[in-house]
Formats: sequence, C-alpha cells, structure tokens
Amino acid sequence: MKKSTDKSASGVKEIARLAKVSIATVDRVIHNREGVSEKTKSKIQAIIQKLNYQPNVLARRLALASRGTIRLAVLLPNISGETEFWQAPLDGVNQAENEIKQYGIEIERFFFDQNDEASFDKQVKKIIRLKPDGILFTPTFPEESIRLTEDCQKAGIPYVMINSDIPGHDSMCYIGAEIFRSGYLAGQLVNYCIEKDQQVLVVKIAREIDNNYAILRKEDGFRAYFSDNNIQNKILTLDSKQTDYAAVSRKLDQLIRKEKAIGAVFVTNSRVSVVAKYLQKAGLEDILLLGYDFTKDNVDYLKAGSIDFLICEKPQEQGYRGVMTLFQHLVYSNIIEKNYLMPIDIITKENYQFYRN
Amino acid sequence: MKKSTDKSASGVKEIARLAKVSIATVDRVIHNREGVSEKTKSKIQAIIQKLNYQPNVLARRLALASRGTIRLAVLLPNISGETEFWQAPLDGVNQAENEIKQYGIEIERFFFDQNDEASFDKQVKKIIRLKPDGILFTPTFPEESIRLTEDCQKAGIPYVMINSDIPGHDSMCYIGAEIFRSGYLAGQLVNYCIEKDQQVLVVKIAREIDNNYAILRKEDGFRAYFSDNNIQNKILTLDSKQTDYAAVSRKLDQLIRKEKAIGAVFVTNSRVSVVAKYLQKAGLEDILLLGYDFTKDNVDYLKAGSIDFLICEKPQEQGYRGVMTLFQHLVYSNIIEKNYLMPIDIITKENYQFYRN
DNA sequence: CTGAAAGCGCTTACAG
DNA sequence: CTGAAAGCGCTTACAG
Repeated sequence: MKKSTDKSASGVKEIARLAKVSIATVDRVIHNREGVSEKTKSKIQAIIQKLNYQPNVLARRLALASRGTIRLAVLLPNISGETEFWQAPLDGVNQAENEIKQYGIEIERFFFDQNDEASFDKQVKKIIRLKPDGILFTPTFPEESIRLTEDCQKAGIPYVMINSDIPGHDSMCYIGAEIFRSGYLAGQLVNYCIEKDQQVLVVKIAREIDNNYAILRKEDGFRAYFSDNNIQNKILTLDSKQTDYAAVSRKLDQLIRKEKAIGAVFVTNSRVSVVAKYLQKAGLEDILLLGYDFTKDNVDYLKAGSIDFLICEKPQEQGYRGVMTLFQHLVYSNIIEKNYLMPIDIITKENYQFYRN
Repeated sequence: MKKSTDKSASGVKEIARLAKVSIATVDRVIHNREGVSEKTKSKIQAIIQKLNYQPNVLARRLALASRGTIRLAVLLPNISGETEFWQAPLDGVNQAENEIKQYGIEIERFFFDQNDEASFDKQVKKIIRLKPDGILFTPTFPEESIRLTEDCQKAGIPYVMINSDIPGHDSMCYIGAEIFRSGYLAGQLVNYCIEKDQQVLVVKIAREIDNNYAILRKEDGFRAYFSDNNIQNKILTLDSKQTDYAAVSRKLDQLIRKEKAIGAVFVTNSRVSVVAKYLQKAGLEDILLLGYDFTKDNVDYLKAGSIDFLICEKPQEQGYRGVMTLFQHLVYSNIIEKNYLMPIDIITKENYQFYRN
C-alpha cells in the first residue's frame, strides 16, 4: 500500500489554517451555527468551496457516538403461524440494528395483534409515552395510524411507514411497493398464462377484508389490468373471513364445483398456501395459482408446483431500509425521501433459490 | 436523546484497566501480535471474553485511514453502443468508490474490447505491473483470465470476478448469477406462454458465439428445462455473428418465412432489442419475445410491448458488491465468500418502473 | 516483553 | 464573536 501524500490538503484543520481562524469556528460554519461574523463566515465558506471539502463521516460519527443514545421505536404485527410474513421486516430491523448499534442507536420493538385494533392503539400509546427519537411502523389500522402521525408531527418525531401506506394521507415517508401496481402485474401474468375462454378467480382471505386497504387495492389493480387491456375473461370473487384451511377449502370446493373452466386463481395476500393445499388435494394443479410473499409455506408449494408465481416486495429490505432512513436522518440530518418504492419481484419455482428478501 | 451511562464499560481502555496493563498490550493481544507473555495474554483474553468486547469499527478505521492508500484495479469491457450493458457494473463500482474513498481506497479502471482478445491481455499486463491490492474483473476470455488468477494467487492479491465465472476453474470469488439457471428460468416462462403446437426459436447474436461460455450455457439451461419436463415443442436455433440490425433482420426474415408457428423467441443476451425491432417492423408482435438485461433499448421495447420478459441479474449491484467485498477483505480481513449468487429477476412491462439494477 | 504518547478528523463544553 | 483544549476508541512508532 502506498503512503498517501496529501494529508494536509483537507480537513477542518487545513481550512482553519487557510482562514486563519480556529477549527471551532470552521465547525460553526460547517454546521450553520449562530455566532460567526458574516465576514469570517463567507471567507470560510469560500475556502470550503475551493477545497471541495467533504467532512469525514467516520470522525464525525466517532466524535458523536458516545454523547447520547438515539432511541427508535418499531411497531409491527406480532409473528404467529398465520403472520409469519412479518418475520422478514423484523429481520431487516435486526440487521440494521447490528450495523448501527455501535453508533449509539437503541431500538425498542412493539408488537400488536393484526386482528385487534385495540392492541395497536395500546402500543401506540406506549410509544408516545416513551418519546423515541424516531418511529418505524406499518399502518394496519388507518385511523390510529393517522393519529400517530399527527402526534409525531407535533412532537417533531420523524417516522417511516413500511409495507403499505395510508390511503389519501400525506405522510412523511413510505417504504414499500405500489400495491395497486403489484395487482396489475398479477393481472399481466395471469393473462399470459390462461386461455380466452377460461375464468379467473380472485380469492381474498382475511379476518377484516373490508378494512384491509392493501387487499382491496391489489384486487383493483388486478381488475384494472383486464379492463385497461380489454381482456374479456370473466373474473369471479371468493371472500373468506375465516382464515383456516377447513373454512377456506369448503368455500373453494363449493365454488369450483359450480363454476367450470377456472384457469387461474389470484390470492391477494400471503394466504395463498392455503389455496395451494386445497388445489393440491383436489388434484387441480393445472389451475394457475399466484399470490404474495416469500414465506416458508408458500415456497414449499412453489417448489411442489402448486403455486406458479409469488409476488414479493422485499419485506426484509423494507425493515432494514426503514431503520437506516431514520438513522441517517437523525445522525447526518439526511433528508427523508417521501416515497421509496420497492421493486415488485416475480418468484417462480426456477428462481426462488436465488431470491433475497 | 438520553445520555449513555456505560461509557467505561467497554473498549481497550477498560480492558487495560482491568488487566492492569497498557492499552498497547491489549492491542497486541487483540491483533494476535508477537511479544506478549503467555500470562498477560491469557489474562487479557479472559477479560475480552468476559466483556464480550467488540472493537469499534469506526475508531479502527479512523486510526488506520490516513496511514496508506489501498489501490484496487477494475477490468471491464469498454462501453459502446452495443455494450451499453457494461455501464451498469461500472456504475456500481463508482457507487462503491464514493462510499469508501474516505477510507483511503483508490480505484483504477481498465477497459478492453470484447471482440479483441489481445486488448484484454494487454490490460491484464498493465494491471500486473501496477501491483494493486485487489482486482475486480470479468473473465470474458477464459485462458487469459486463468493466467490472471494464477498471477494473483502467486502475488497474494485477492480478486473477484463478476457477471460470469470461468467454467471448470476453481476461483477465489464469483459474484453473479448461475447462468445455466437463468436459461432454465427462460424455459419455464416460455412454457407458460406458448401453445403445445408452437415452435420456439433460440437466437444467439455475438461476434464470438463459440467462445462465449455464457451464451452457450444459457441455451443449455433453456433446453434442459424442456427436456427435464418432457415438453415437446420443437426448438429451432438461429446464430448470427454479425450483430447489426441489417444482418440479423435478414436472417430472421428468412427463417420466419420458412418456419410456421413460431410462438416464442429467446435471445441469449442483451441483443434482444435487435430482434424486437424486427418483430415490431414485421408486425409479428404476437410472438413472445424474451432476452436479457435492463438496457435502455430493451426497456423501450418492453414498454412498447414487443419484448415480453427481460431477465436481469443486477449488474450494478455486482460491480458494487465486488468492490465492497475486496474493501472489506483488505480493511477488516473479512473472509471472501467463494460464490455470491445474484437473484435472477424477471422484468415485464408492468414492473420495470420499480426495478433497481 | 511493556508502556507513554501522539495521532486519525471531528465535536463540544468552557472560557474569554 | 472566537479559540484552546479535551475527548471519541483505536493504532502505531518509539523508548525502555
């Protein structure tokens, strides 16, 4: 390794030397702090310009690291069998924490029950009381979520939402996919794979379908693809507020006996494995099946061939990126991008092995 | 922000205090350096264990930063109209450089002509003479590449290969896709979209087809999908060593007049836009067309609907990750993973807007 | 075999 | 409005 030669040619020290001031004054100018005469200020600024000075991030962090701790709050659904999906964003949060905990960041995690609005509310209250320096959450319940964002605004606490945003609400930052478009993409895939005379079935499985914005938007997108492109296949719907296999399979069985020529089934969330199980048992694996998320169950059925396509929006990266966004905003005053739209990935039996969530 | 309370509870200073030695001695033990008595050594090690000491990466880098410069060499094809693809890995290299140049990393770039083995050789010689601390390259010409890796091995210079690896050669590190599998995936997509009685056409466009391992492997993978799954569609081949539109379109026109019922065309590299142009002009857009890489031309035809699927392996990330791998190895002695297999992404008209290379 | 000291580039509390 | 000094946690050249 060659020795570097231009040691003196940069840094606050050099700027101070050239401006004939102390480094403290240079620091004041760099950070736009009060109490520097216009004259010295502009002299220093000129030198900074000329040297194209870039602060050494390392040194800055090191100097700040031990001053105080930045505390972030993370609010996500708890992870049970049915909501294994949420493990991925949490993994992303953990990964980010590992990378930045050296810099004095502490993350406190809060969990709520997706089927229980009150539990969300309760956790929100806890977080407000904690007064964290930043908040990462997913707005499963819009009303409470809006209230939370308003509280944040008032208290000047930055927040980031992941996985879905709040419809019609102007939020500070959303990291996730454009869910309407992901439904639209599903429409395209189905259209590639079915015959003109076949029917298409949209299945929605969730305790609270009507309040679940994401599920509804995906169906909208899906249907929009068909109408925008003048595709004539008939689209049927099946809703199930019971999410267990017994209930879902009963309903599916009824419908499929009645309707002939169903060419494709689109499940609007990660419950697609339940439908896969049914189709497999019923020997209906010719039917094209697609749905959401890279969960273990889903991938198993993908491997087995019952699921054809999984649409996936990098949930782990969402969690990771959400924490990092807050971190960089709080530590380096980086501006928070309003929307960071994740790619909408298509996973099949032949590329799942290489997928990174 | 709350003040951290356990300032003294970690760090070399604390270890030194507990062991009743100086921090220099602690440092010696941490880095396994000579010249510490067994007794002090084990005492210090015990304390490190007990405290679960993790060195502060920031401070370490800062202390080392200005000592010396690490020089990396990057060898990639030059970027012309036909090889616009290579802009992406280069962008990744630039991005990485921006992130780490603060830490005293210098990157020197070398370019060769993909159609000229001698130019590759010449640049390799230049690099060897330079004696860099690490090398990133793509092994377009296997023989010269093997020689390069052997030179590196002898000189103890770590290297990383991106985009494709050297067939049958045990290399230090490959960052890229498993190209056989990407051809296999193309086979799956085609099979979803064509009818039983249609034919499939594989098009290979490159100056040096027979020496181009990647192109051949993709076709192998594609054909393997059909034979593994007992799919009977006939597969035709069209090779063109002339890569310009006039030549390719002439050949395509001849073949397509002769053969009926071609349902899909698979182009084994980024030249798919040339085929798209022909199909568009000939009014043959019903034919399913798929190929490789997220280049401007390709995306334009994807938007227009002439290309149906693009397979893409994050070339920018390959360049980025390649540099970062060398950096982390050289600075933190991180072990280099032998293979980092990139995801194989499927891009369509409906998700390209969100894709990140 | 061991330690005291200077330095990496920045930030901040304090003094004036 | 400005500066001298101490400190972040680590590394290294030097002295003993």
